[in-house]
Amino acid sequence: MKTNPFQKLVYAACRKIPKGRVSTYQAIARAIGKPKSARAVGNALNKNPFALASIRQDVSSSRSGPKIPCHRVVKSDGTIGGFAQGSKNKIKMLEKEGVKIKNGKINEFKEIFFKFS
DNA sequence: ACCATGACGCACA
DNA sequence: ATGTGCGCCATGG
Repeated sequence: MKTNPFQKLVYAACRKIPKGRVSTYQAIARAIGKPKSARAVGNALNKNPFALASIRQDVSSSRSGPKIPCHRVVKSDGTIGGFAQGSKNKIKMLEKEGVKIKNGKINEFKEIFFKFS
């Protein structure tokens, strides 16, 4: 699938989220200059779950390992949100990175929240 | 161009 | 705190 400009922006933003931290769909929406498109952002991520092969085409020139940590993107209220591979798996991956989750909510959400300034 | 969908967000009750 | 409704926006048919 050809990555359209919108997706490129979304993925670019995603890549900046450090391990062990999280961000939100809305934050990304703002970061790419479309504050109201939070929903569309999720849509974009869903389309290319890990987008390994597809994205590779676009970033192959700059990155050797084009990982898009889309599992670090959660809802604004600190809940997990959806995930193409199952939100269950999403939680697992996050915990694996050190993110604590309690009853579907991120612990210390404000603290580990990554802002795109 | 119109309609339906969906990894969202916010206001309200 | 919990559930419902409605608005938003990028896709795809």
